[in-house]
Amino acid sequence: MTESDHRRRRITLADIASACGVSSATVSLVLSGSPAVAASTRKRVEAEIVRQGYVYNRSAANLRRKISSSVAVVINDLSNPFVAEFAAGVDEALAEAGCVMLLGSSGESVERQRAVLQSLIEHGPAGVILTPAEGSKVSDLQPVVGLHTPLLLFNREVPEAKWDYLGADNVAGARMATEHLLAQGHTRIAFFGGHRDSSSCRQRVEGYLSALAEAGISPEPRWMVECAPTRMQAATATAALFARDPAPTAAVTYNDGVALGLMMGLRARNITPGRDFAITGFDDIPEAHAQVPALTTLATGPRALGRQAVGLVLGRGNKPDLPARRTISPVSLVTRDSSLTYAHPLEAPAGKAAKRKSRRTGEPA
Amino acid sequence: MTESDHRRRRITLADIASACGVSSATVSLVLSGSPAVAASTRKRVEAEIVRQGYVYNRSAANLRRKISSSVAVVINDLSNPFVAEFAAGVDEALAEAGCVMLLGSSGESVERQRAVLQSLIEHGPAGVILTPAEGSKVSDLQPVVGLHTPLLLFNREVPEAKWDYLGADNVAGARMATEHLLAQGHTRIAFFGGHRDSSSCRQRVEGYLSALAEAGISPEPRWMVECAPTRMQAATATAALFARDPAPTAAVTYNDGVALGLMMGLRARNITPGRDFAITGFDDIPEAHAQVPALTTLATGPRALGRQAVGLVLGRGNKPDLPARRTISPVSLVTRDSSLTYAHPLEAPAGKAAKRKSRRTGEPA
DNA sequence: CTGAAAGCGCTTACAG
DNA sequence: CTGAAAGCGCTTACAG
Repeated sequence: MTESDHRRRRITLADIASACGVSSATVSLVLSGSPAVAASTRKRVEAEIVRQGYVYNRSAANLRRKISSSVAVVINDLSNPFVAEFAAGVDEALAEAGCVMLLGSSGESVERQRAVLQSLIEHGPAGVILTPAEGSKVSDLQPVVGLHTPLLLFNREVPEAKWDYLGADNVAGARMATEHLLAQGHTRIAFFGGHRDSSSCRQRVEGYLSALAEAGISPEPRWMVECAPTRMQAATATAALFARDPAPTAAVTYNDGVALGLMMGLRARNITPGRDFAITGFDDIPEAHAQVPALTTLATGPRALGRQAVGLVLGRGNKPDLPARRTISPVSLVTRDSSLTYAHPLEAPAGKAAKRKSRRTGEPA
Repeated sequence: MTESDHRRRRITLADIASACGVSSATVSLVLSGSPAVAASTRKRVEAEIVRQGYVYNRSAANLRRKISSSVAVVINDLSNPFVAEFAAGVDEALAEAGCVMLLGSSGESVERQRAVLQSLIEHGPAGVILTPAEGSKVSDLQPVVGLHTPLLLFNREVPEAKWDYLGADNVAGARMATEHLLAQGHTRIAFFGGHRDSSSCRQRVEGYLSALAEAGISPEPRWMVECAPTRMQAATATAALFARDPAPTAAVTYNDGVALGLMMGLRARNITPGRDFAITGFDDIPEAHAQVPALTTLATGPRALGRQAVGLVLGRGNKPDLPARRTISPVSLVTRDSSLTYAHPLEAPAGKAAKRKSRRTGEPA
């Protein structure tokens, strides 16, 4: 809330009009490029606009025309590279559509999400793209979003919600990653990172479990290690994988951030990722293929998802009565070094330690 | 540009008023919490507001009151973690101030920056926070920003600009980093990464050169390696450091992203960072202290900078006639493992190779 | 080709 | 305590 008419008052259409000796209607027609304006009038008006440094007040125009030229985007945490890329894609597509982005973040708090949504909605966006905070329910969103603004859920589902949804194919992705590790000979495969509260995590776990089941492997509870989806938390949580022997020899991780954190955690324990332990990520963030070892992961194309989200939410404005749509975007496995180690599933713990030492020094044990 | 009055028309103050049998003025007073409304009236109106799912039209209110409740933020690239953290800080402070963030990105293109700024300005922000695209000139910004919207330049200066500026103390930071490496015994210290086009890079180079000069060292041209400030580009550019012997034994890098890229590039050449080569970064992004080796760097506190930026740009609204202010935020050196190797500046190339091999295997040469 | 007038959804002195 | 009226900066049939 800040006064904006400091310095001399802002220039308006009327100022231009009176300076040119025409009506503001004519100036408006010039601005909208109407052919019904005499060329000479147009010239004069355009010159005056430049001379006075007039800036168009789009809010006023939108009010009058009952249109919107903005889209609200509510995410959890901009510092997640996947989210940042997604936002960049949204930004690109909105710029092309002549729309502006209203950005807010919930920081994974349902209460803050409510406040942010309310504030953004009051600015009259044409639609809202929302990655709901963990634990969001329909009743947290419905009252504040109302019935008049199209809402697109991105990446996380809300139970029983009837809004459009766009997300990556988490189930298939995690299944592909798990099958890939199985094909390398691993049998003790962990699922590492993420929170069960998030639907994307649950879906990835589902894919992981289905691949194990198909291979006739029943996962042990301690192969499932939850942690917040950040590098730091993942590095810290690494210990849990090795609490008891036999430890897993590979892990499907919740996402690349977690995978990189796990790599750090492994190195801190003198376990070389990609050689002593196989890892797959999820998202294919830019660093994934620059890491040593390069990270096997699932490419979801967050930038393209961002663009797609804009299309969905703006398209919804035209057909309000369509039923809610679930759009599942395919993902693809990108195989790199971090998962290409071979497993030694039958080694006894002692033998394994000896073998590991010998691999590390390059001398026979 | 999208129609937003799909489904039945949006509820307005007038709808609530007529449903309650009062005037819209009264409803407005209820919304603003005026004490001049009878408690019973207030109750009725509030109930009706909830019942109809009314949502306040803040744009209309802002138009009438001639105020703004938004701030425009134009950055280059959201996928830079420093930028993402900064944006998160801006977001926090704006939320507290009851303002909304209009976000756009220039992708380092002056032309796109112009279009984005114009679009955002038309929405009437109370101020603009801008990290100018490389090569921006006053004439690229002045016409589109006009004279009525306070502009704050963040992190990069524009020659001869008279706008407020906020940035980290790049000169002092790079000088501290260089002095630290000198204190470890290094004499062949590179400056790695960044583009001379950006003022922040020039300032960091200035600090680096001044520390070298004070130590009586004249830097060789090939110690200066430019590259785009991304991990990938940095990894690729690593080769340039080792093109000729004697190679540098340490590098002050433009920022943490570049430093991490350099680490990858070094590992790819079998040079262990923090042991065979000393590195300092800039920014202290979250991974810096989680990396192996942990990265010595300069903490700039991007989140706090984001908050500070909001204060400066909103504060400017009140005192339009103050001269432009340069705010330089102090930085602090965080010493970690990546820079704690000792230099061997007098080693001949051959001897150095032998020594390096012996250090790596742990056996005498 | 141009202007007068009404109206978008609000707020705010002012009168009662 | 409440309402009528004017006005924020635009747009758009409509008349001329």
